[in-house]
Amino acid sequence: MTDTTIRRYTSERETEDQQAEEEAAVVCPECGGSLVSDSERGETVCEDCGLVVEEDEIDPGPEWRAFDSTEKDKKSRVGAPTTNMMHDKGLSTNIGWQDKDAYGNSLSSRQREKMQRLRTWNERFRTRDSKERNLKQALGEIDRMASALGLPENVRETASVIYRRALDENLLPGRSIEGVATSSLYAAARQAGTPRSLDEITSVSRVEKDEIARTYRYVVRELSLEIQPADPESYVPRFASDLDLSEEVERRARQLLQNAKEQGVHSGKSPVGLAAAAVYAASLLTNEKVTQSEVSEVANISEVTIRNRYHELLEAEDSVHP
DNA sequence: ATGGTTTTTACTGCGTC
DNA sequence: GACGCGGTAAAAACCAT
Repeated sequence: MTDTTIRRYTSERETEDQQAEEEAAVVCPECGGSLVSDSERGETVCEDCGLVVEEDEIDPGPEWRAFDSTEKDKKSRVGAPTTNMMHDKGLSTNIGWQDKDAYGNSLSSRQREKMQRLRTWNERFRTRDSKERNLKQALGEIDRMASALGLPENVRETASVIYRRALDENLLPGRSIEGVATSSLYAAARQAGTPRSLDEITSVSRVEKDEIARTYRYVVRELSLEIQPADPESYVPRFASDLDLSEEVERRARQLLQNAKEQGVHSGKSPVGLAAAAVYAASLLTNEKVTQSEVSEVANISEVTIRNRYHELLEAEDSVHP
């Protein structure tokens, strides 16, 4: 019975409504979507409708309109346009696979061997490089999200360790860096006992909730991380302070939760819901009343759930404390 | 896919300020 | 009359099989 509880709620679910606006400094005049600047192409584009608001800040591509090849050579900037499709934007060295020299002549066998060795080494450096870049970007993201969520240093630390492991075990191919980075952070926060709900995580990530959940499950499984379902108590302080409630309420809420725990009432229920209900119940018991809708607001849980849970909590309390 | 459980949505009725 | 609260039914989401 407790067993199923542990497996349920490896991921939380909550309400959908998020204030996704926070990051968008500017808003699209056309559809109200958020604007994203693409420094690569020198444009500012709306995420939703694709409207290009500003363009040609800097154009990395070749200049157009060359009338003959000499002019083209003069005008074109050095190198091919960069692309995001490759980790190094196509700027690294590539060695052709054909055993031909620059004139198309075949190579001697000695030369062929040499080329083969060069290819091997070049590939090694290139991939090591790619991992490094990958890591840099991911760690940056983790840092950004962690501070947006007010997560402490040690959580970022664990998150990056998890990410590194994922990278080492080649879990990345087929998955986005963002997604894995987000999942790592989610896992780390839970492991550290300062959980953030999936929705909170989603609100600061650039990745969809579904993908985060999916990737999270995958990473946890592949790395066999052992992560217990979140402890409802760990949400209490945050909710309490968001609602400007006293220490007393917080203590009381904890008490209720511990009681419930002993009686196994909380099996299979959402930890967030439990925590929210406990805070609400505690606020009643200590005459520092907050409304259900206020609690549901900060906890991102429906009022109905709060009602159901807090009845159960009080019942459990009564049976011990008549 | 399916089934069982939990959560959410939406609506209604009741009491109070 | 708005607000807080409670309850219910149906829908949706979720997990495990």
